[in-house]
Amino acid sequence: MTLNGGAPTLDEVAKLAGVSKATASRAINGGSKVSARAQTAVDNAVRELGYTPNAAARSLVTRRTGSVALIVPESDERIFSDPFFARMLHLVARTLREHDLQLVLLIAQPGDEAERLLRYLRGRYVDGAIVASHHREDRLAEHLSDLGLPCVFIGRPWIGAERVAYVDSDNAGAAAQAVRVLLEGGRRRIATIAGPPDMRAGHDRLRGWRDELAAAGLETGLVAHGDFTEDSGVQACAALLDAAGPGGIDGIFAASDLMAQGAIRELARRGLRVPEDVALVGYDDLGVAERTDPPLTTLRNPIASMVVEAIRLLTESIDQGGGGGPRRVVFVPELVRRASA
Amino acid sequence: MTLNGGAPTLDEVAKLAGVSKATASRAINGGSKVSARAQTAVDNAVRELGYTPNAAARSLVTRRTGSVALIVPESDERIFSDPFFARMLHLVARTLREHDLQLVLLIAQPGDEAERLLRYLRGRYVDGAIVASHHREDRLAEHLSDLGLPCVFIGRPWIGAERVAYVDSDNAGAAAQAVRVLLEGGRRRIATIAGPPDMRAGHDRLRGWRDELAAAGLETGLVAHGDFTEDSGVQACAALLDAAGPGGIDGIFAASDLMAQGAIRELARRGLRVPEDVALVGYDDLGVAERTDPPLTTLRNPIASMVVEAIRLLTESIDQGGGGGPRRVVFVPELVRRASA
DNA sequence: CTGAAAGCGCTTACAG
DNA sequence: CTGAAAGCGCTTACAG
Repeated sequence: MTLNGGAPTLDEVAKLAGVSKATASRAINGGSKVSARAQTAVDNAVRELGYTPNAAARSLVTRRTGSVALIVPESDERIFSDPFFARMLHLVARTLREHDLQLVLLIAQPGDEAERLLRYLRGRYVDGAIVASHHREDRLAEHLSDLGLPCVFIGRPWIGAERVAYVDSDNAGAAAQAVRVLLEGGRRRIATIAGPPDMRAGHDRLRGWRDELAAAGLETGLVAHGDFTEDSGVQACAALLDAAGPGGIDGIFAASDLMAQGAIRELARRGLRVPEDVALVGYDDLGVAERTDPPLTTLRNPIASMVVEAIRLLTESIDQGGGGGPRRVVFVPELVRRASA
Repeated sequence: MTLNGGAPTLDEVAKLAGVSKATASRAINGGSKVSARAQTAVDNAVRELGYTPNAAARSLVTRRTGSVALIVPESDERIFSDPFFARMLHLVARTLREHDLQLVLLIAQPGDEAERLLRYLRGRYVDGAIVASHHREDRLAEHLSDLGLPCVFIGRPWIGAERVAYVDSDNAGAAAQAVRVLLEGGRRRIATIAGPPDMRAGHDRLRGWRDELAAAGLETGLVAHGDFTEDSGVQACAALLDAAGPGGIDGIFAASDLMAQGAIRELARRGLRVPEDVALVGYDDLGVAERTDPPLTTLRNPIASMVVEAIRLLTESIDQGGGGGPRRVVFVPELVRRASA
């Protein structure tokens, strides 16, 4: 057991290979300007010793860590079981791996004013950050912009959007499209089960629904809020039905497929048929939409495109040292027609 | 913009505070043996400059990174939406934070023979690792043991368990208890919806069910496998019912609440009542068990205890430099009686 | 309590 | 193509 905990060092590799540390280092990184003979000697020494470069020492001089942070808000623990988040986490991990980058998961605490988070980021543990779905009052965009750390938001931030790069999807436009599907189906009493108003997706989808209905000269008061979960969809649907009054409801746009699924359950419980009595359009298309009964007409959330693009923008920014100003890309969700509307 | 990318350095702090780097360093870390005067001067300089120590430089000498890896198997992307995993991830993140440790999420690729993973770990990016639910053929325990990196497995590893520390829960014992509940309720034709046989929890719960039934002199052939999801529970339950033959089935032990929920759906579809016609015991108690209709009698998975204990063992091992041999702790799941059995 | 100095393990001009 | 040397930004004996 040597001083460094037993891990072999570049010096030992160089010695065993009979070359200098400089040559050993070059052979290990890319191998440009290294003779075949030296390369082989170093390769063998590396293998024999089981050598791996010390990350701290390396990044102290290269100013690269090979790691990228994914920042998610704490909010509540259900975040991880939310299908949207689960999918995104998986996609981020996979895409990062293709870029040979390591994922560091950072959970933003609402309490500590992001101090802890910023300290970590300032310490240069990571080369850049991806920020996923944050809440209305977050000032993360400003803080990250001040920091000068390359970062890309997934979902346009509420505050400071002009100072950072982001990818987003056209939530409002997609919601409007959902309403048009309902209208074309002859529906006139169209309600919505909206998401949390302090989240971008919740807010923008509600806005799209309202604007489109208003443009058609129809009532825009049939709103109930959920939190994207199935249970909340049941509650919201019940509230809507109870409050609808004489005219009733003949169409619903739910801001998530999970909430739409809850709505189906509540409608069934009351003996209402989908789509005959109430037509239903969901949002996300991450798997559940095809398994409900009836299968959901929905808007496909372009998560994969957003994640891939976000990471492309991020690596670009990392490689260029952050020049060129923040970039934006907005994807358009695709309508998927099934049986519910 | 200075050479180091604009980030202030300890040298600048020291200069501004009018002290040496050594004193500045001491003031920043704990502050023992530092005069009140020097401490204040350094504190002010740190604040004025917005200084945060460079992580790489610091860990190069301290040999600590302040980060811990959570290693999860890739398997399939649904892993993140699995309630057990979501809960565990959340608990790990929270508990680590209490220890002032940062979570680095590592997703083990089945393809690359763990080479990539081991390279990362060997690079000393992290001080230790927590390994969550891995598959039968993984040789991770041996590899990590060879590495000498402090680590704790959550769930006893299939291979190399004698070489590493782990926490586990008594899955077999809990399954046996589930069977006893069914037996005490007068059930004699007891089936099981088992989990994946290549996962610890799946394997051990099946074993507990079988042993207890065998001890009672009853049939142990009524087995169908699922993957812990609700849909798979529906399928498995249907298969069981179809295959049961003349005697039928009057009790089911499902290895997850989600699969139990699927079973309830399938039983209802066939007009069978729970618990009157078929008594049902689930496993996990992570939320869904109280929301099914009827609410599930189940075994409470002691995830929180396991995570807390795993991190305690890990930090102990990190602090002691790995002396003392691997430790083990096994928790006993608690029976939660509700209406389904 | 304080500072000068060594050293953590690497990479990278620089000169050859 | 190769090696000696400097330096990345910190911490920590050591001597005072």
